[in-house]
Amino acid sequence: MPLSREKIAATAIRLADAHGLDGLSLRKIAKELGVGPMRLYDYVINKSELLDLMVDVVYARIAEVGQRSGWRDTVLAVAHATRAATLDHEWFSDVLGGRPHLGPHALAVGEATAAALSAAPGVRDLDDLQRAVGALNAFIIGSVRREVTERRTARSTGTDEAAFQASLGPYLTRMLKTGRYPTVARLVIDGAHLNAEETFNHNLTTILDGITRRRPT
Amino acid sequence: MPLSREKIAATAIRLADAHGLDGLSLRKIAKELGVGPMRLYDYVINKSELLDLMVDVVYARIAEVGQRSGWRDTVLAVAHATRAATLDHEWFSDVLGGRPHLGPHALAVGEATAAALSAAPGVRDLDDLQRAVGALNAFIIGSVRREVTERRTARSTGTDEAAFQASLGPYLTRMLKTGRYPTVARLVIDGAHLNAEETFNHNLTTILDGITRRRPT
DNA sequence: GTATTTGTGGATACACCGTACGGTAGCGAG
DNA sequence: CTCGCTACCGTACGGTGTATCCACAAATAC
Repeated sequence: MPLSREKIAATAIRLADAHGLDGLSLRKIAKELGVGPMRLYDYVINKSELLDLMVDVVYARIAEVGQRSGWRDTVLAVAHATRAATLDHEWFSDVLGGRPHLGPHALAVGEATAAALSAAPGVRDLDDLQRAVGALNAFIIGSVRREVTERRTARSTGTDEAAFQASLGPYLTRMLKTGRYPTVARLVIDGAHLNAEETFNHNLTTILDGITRRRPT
Repeated sequence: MPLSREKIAATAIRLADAHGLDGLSLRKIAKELGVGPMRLYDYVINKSELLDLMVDVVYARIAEVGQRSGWRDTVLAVAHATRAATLDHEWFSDVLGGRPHLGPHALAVGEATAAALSAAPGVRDLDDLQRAVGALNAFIIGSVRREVTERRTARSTGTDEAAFQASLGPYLTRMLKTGRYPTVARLVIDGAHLNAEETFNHNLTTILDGITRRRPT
């Protein structure tokens, strides 16, 4: 079977899922495809263009959720789809917000959320819409990024608290024992039990409530 | 004058400010300091540890704002300091949320915001506090990241709209002309005039209002 | 004063990266 | 048959982070 942009992007995504974005190289992709490294440059200008390709494949999955009945359901669906896709492809979080997303599917989800938000109460003109889109996207990007980071450190240190105390503990517990960070200490020590998805949902509705509430100009 | 972690971090920050994180290499730092590349490994274990060092230097600047009178003033001050520091050191946005911030100064600003938020109305228990901190940080991370990205593309394409139309235009305008993204098109075409700081401020107060509003459990 | 140890800075080397470049083999047109 | 063209391919270059070895100087032991 011949090479194609889609095939290259697909195996690149597979490799990135397995070994992260740092462990991804054109040489490994080419080897996985059974061709020389330079073959890829017949289909892709740059490594960064390949990245854009991979990103838009993920956005295609997000765009699949399509339109829902109400504006709020649509926004919620897109947000949750974004979170789910990012948790499936953790490298996506490394790129979220770090480059302009201009692929066709990225534009499609941008259009879907913008159109939905423009129908939200409290969004009266284009300026309101721009702010609302900005706030929502900022929250999604930051949330998902944080969750992936937490998951990574949890994986690298080991899930159980004993291994955690053994790896990050020596430094972190020493820091927290200084008493200079009492609130952070309380948060770290007995604040880890919260469900991630529930937290995401909770904060998401908080944001949406804030957006829809009419404010004085 | 002898080498030191501080000196290495300082010149690394200077180079990263000038040429970005991708253009930063241990060899260049060493050359800038007039030593061999391997000398740096006497002061730093990894390149990633050096990055952590640089990050905490920036957090030190953020932590300088110190405590304000009310919880809201404190949160606003920290948020604006974070934004200002990131705009001064754009590479900081590439790292924001992408790794755990455990340096002493990072913990200090974490403590400051957490302590302030714990005094906010509507934050009743530790779970509320954790969610509030998460929402606020997510917003700040996402906002600042987006702003830096926009600034970068604006710089690479040229500020004026003619150059923009010439570089990204051929693709983007063709995409927008398809009519599949009407809302995005409206946002792009005449939505660029909004002031970034004002938008940040506006959305920040929106988030804080959402947090402080008491909700049913 | 000489010998030995110790530590500090430097150079070299390795594996890997993205990608520029030159060559070669197949193939349709004249 | 020959010629030009296109599609593939291997090699090579300049760069990266980092491990290892080595020379030399300072300090210590006798």
